[in-house]
Amino acid sequence: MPDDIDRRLLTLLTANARLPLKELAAQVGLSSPSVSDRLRRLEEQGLIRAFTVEIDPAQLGYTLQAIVRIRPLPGRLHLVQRLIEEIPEITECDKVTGDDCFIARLMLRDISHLDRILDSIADKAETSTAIVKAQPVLRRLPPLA
Amino acid sequence: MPDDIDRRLLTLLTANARLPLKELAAQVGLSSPSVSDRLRRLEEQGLIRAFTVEIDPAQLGYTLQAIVRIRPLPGRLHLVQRLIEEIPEITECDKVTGDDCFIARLMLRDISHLDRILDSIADKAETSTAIVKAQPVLRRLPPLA
DNA sequence: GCATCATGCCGGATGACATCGACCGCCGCC
DNA sequence: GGCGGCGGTCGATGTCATCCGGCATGATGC
Repeated sequence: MPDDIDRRLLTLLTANARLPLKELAAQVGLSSPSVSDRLRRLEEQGLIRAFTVEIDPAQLGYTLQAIVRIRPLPGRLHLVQRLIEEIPEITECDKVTGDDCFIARLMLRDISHLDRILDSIADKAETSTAIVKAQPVLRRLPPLA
Repeated sequence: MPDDIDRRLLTLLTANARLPLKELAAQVGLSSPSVSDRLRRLEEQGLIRAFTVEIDPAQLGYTLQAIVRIRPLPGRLHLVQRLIEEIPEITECDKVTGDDCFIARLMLRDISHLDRILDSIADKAETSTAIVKAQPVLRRLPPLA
C-alpha cells in the first residue's frame, strides 16, 4: 500500500518525528502540502499509529528490566490477563502460543520491586523470569521493501 | 531528576509527539520558550532518546510476529549476537539471564518466513518460538511517580 | 477517440508558530 | 543586604504549516 515515498517518510520520521514538513518535503522531493497530505493519510489508515517519544527508563528510576513468561493456573486465564493489564510496570505484553501464555516486559526500580510484583500474581499463575542484562537490538523498523 | 512538569510533558508527548510547543505550554501552565528549554534539556540528558513514530507492522505486510528464545551453542555466543543484530526482521532483542541467552521479537510476512529465518541460525543456536496471538498490552509508559 | 472525473501535486497568500533577545523575580550564598 | 544564577515572561522577528485555486495525469464511460 505505501509507495516508495511513504516508506522514506516513515524512515525519516522514525529517526525524528518532529522534523518539520518542509524538511521532509525537501528530503523526498515533494512540496510540503503534499507531504502533509501523505502523513494525514498514513495516520488515518492507521499505518502510523501515533507520533511518540522514546524514553530512557533508567533515567526514570527503572534501572532494571525483566522479561516474564506467565502461565495462568487452570481457569484463571482471563483473570490473569486483566491483572496484567492493570499492572502499570508491565509496559508490553504479548499473548502467545505454547505453554507460556503471556510474555511480559517489566520495568523495575530494584530487585525487590520484581519480587513484589511477582508475588502479587503468584497465586494465579506460574512465572519464569529473565533479567535483562543488555539490549543488543533496540526497537527498530523491519525492512520496508 | 525530572520534576512534575517534565513528567506531564513526557506523558503528553508520548501520546502525541508532534504537539506544538504552544499547546504543551498551555497544558502545563508555562510559556512556550520555557517548554522548549525543558525539552531541549530532557533530550540532551538522554531521558528523551528520540521523537519517533509508532507503526502498525501488519500494514507493512508483517502480519505475523513471533517471540523467539535463542540459546547459542557452546562457543557461539558472540557469533550469534552479531547474527541477531544483522537480521533486520528482528526488531527488538534482549540479552537475559538464564538458559535462554537472547529473547527476540521477529516481524514476519508469513509462516514460511519464520522457517527461513530460524533455519539461518539453526546450526549456531537452539531456539524456542512462540507465535504472537494478541497484544494485551501495547508499549506504554511505566508509572512516572 | 474524446469528454469526464478522480487523484496527486504545485505555488502563493495567510495566519500560526518557534526562536531569540531583553528583562524580571526568586532563592541560596557569601 | 548585596550578588549571581536559574528559570521564568514578554514582545519582535523570521520560519513554518495550512488553505485555496489550479494543473497534469491516468482511468472510466460513452
